[in-house]
Amino acid sequence: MSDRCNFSHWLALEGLRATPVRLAVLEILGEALRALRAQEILELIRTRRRVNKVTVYRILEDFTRRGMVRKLSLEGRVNHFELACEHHPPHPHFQCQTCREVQCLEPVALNQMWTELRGPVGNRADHIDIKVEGLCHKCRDMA
Amino acid sequence: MSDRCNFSHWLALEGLRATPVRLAVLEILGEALRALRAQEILELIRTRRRVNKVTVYRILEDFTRRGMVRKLSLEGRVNHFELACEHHPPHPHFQCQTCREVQCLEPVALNQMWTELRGPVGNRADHIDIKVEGLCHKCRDMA
DNA sequence: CTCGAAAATCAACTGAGTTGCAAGTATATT
DNA sequence: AATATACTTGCAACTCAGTTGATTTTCGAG
Ligand SMILES: [Mn+2]
Ligand SMILES: [Mn+2]
Ligand SMILES: [Zn+2]
Ligand SMILES: [Zn+2]
Repeated sequence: MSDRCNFSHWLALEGLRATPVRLAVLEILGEALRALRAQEILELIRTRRRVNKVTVYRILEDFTRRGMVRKLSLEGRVNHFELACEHHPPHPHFQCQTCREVQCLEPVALNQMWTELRGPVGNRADHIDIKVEGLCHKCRDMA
Repeated sequence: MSDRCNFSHWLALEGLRATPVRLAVLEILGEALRALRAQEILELIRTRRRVNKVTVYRILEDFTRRGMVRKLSLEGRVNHFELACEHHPPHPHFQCQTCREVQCLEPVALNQMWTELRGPVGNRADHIDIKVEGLCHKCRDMA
């Protein structure tokens, strides 16, 4: 996906050491074609090395706070994560009601909606999450 | 909010008995000016009567399945609920990053975006959730 | 090499939501 | 009314993604 990102350099810019676990998290998210759950990331890292889940959770939380990663609250209890590098601008997501799989959709222009979405005067709107729910083509074929 | 809803009648239409707990859930959601967490609903019911949390969770889950209530996954782990009666069409929500409070926004027209949001051909899009994150006017005044 | 800070680990915890089953209550049948 | 049946509620124990705090390991500066 984002072959153009130099993760070590990115970490340095953030003042973070390029540790193996941090790099693994970024590489896995960079290769993913969809947003991943923390547990999926953990399991993928474990195919290469021994890691504690707390380490991965803390790294994901830290990356999210720094804006390097986006945390998606698509359904209760399980968060999904995706890279928030310059090559992955924010975009809507599709989630299938049957298999719960998540797809990334193309970015959409919100120009005219943006003003309506601010809500009561005085609110500062920082970003907009769009989630589409339905039945994915795979589950549709099965039915 | 939805004084025009006859909850007993609505339950009858769904083939459900108008039990005190079901009515309490609907009345509380009907009076609410924002989406409520399950725990808030539980506490509000408990100001009137003794209830077990499982009962409330089961009722909320059932109402959600029937489309009488919308479950919002605004942030991990805690769901918010709101009435999905004819007087409350779907609409976007605003959540403050500081106080985590949720506001209901006015419905927006998605006509032109709807087609873009279907994703890969074959997907069936059923509904769209829009969440705006930012800083609410109250938290803004404090800073 | 030495030492302090950053990073990773471990075990124990949290808490929203769930499960299975027993007990209670309304409704239909006789 | 009495009984059978289905629906509803309660209770206790559980799940599991995520968190916390304390301890150990690793790394880089001096
Ligand atoms: Mn995405
Ligand atoms: Mn709302
Ligand atoms: Zn699917
Ligand atoms: Zn606020």
